Amino acid sequence: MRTEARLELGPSSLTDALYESIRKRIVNGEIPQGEKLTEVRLATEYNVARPTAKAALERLTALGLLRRTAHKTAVVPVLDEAEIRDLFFSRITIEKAAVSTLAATGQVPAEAARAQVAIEYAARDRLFENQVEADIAFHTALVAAVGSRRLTRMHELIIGEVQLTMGQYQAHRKAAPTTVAEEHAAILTSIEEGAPDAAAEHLAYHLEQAQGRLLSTLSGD
Amino acid sequence: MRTEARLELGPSSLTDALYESIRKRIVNGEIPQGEKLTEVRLATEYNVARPTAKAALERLTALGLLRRTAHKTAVVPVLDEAEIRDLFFSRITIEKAAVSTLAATGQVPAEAARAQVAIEYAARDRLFENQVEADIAFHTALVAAVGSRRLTRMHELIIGEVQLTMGQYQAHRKAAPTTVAEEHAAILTSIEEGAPDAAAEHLAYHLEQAQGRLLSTLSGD
DNA sequence: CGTGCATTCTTGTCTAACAATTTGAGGATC
DNA sequence: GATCCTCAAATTGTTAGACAAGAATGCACG
Repeated sequence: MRTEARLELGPSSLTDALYESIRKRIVNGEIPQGEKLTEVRLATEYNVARPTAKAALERLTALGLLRRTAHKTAVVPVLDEAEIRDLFFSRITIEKAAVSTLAATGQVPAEAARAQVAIEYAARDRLFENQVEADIAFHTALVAAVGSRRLTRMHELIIGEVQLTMGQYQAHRKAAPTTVAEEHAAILTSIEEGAPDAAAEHLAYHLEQAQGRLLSTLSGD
Repeated sequence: MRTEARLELGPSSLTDALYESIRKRIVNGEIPQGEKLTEVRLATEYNVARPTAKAALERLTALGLLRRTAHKTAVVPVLDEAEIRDLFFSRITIEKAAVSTLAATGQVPAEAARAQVAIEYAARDRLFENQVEADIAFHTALVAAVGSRRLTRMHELIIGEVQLTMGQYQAHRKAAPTTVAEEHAAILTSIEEGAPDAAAEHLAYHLEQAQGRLLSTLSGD
């Protein structure tokens, strides 16, 4: 691992920048499952003080991207089947509420529509990385469009782990390229038609499919 | 405010103890809405180092019990009507999922039943404080009984703010003493009968009532 | 080969200090 | 007298170094 990693100076806080950098490296799979992250190693690597590294680790732990208990080293978690099921159960709970609410107004969020287009392009060109990214953007946009700060925060608590598993298992490669796009389209259509129950069902189906792909990657490969 | 507050030595970590102590003082209303909490003041008051106080404040901020932005002092938030609606929308989302899941198994969680008994006693004896406490315990027990780590964590993210508003508006005093207990009983009955939709409806009704009491306290008083 | 102890690593907490930012008060100006 | 500006004070962000306490590891010994 290269010493002296660089930090983008975008965020105002140094802790923010460090947090973002590590977060990306984890969800990209650059830091693999089971990897241990000590405070001093990160501090020296990024050339920051240990308390700063500590703060970043604590925030990642709060989002489920790291596990750690008192006096023990933080580690990138390995999600087993039970935990992936739990993750998707929770995710479905949040996103169902989101699409139902959106359907009640009949307004298709513009941001989600944009992400949907990006997914279609990525699927056509077989750009898996982009497809994963746009997929996350799509679901995040749906939740954000509800305009509920707390629903959004709960979703953030979930979506990090989703990215983690996606990046590490690369389950999207198992999906027929256009399947995801079609399932998304069904959700958007139901929202546009003002059908909350249908939207919720399409969403649940879509996420159950995604969960199935992840689990089959996990066991059979 | 008294200097040199005492910390219970139960939790292993000093930060944990500090966090718990401040958290209780906030949800009890001992630290009122709008109160500013500076790092140095807490540090001197509790006789700990500033970084320790900082860590506790950050954890409280993550749970919504404090608001703060970069370089500004933390403040106990004042929830307006829109935010209370958002809070209950999010809360209903989580707890509906919880009771539906429990009803699917037909198992009434023992812990919730215990809390229900405690509420009935408190209502009979008009012990409002105990009633609030037992009410929170009841709802927390329902969610915990699902056994989903992530659902529980999302609920924790919500329930702190619920306690905050309950403690500060004391809305429970508006409820006829036995109303809450009856509404809870309806939820438990539906769970026992294995009726997910009915359980969800009873829960939504119950929480909408609670929200209504809070909002009327907020405007009319 | 297994167990127990000591070393070492890592985290928890503190003290002290400086930098960067926000806040508030006072003064100058209109 | 009101408003804006400037500057000082207060507060947070970050660093460095240090020590204590708990966890992990390896080695010696039975």
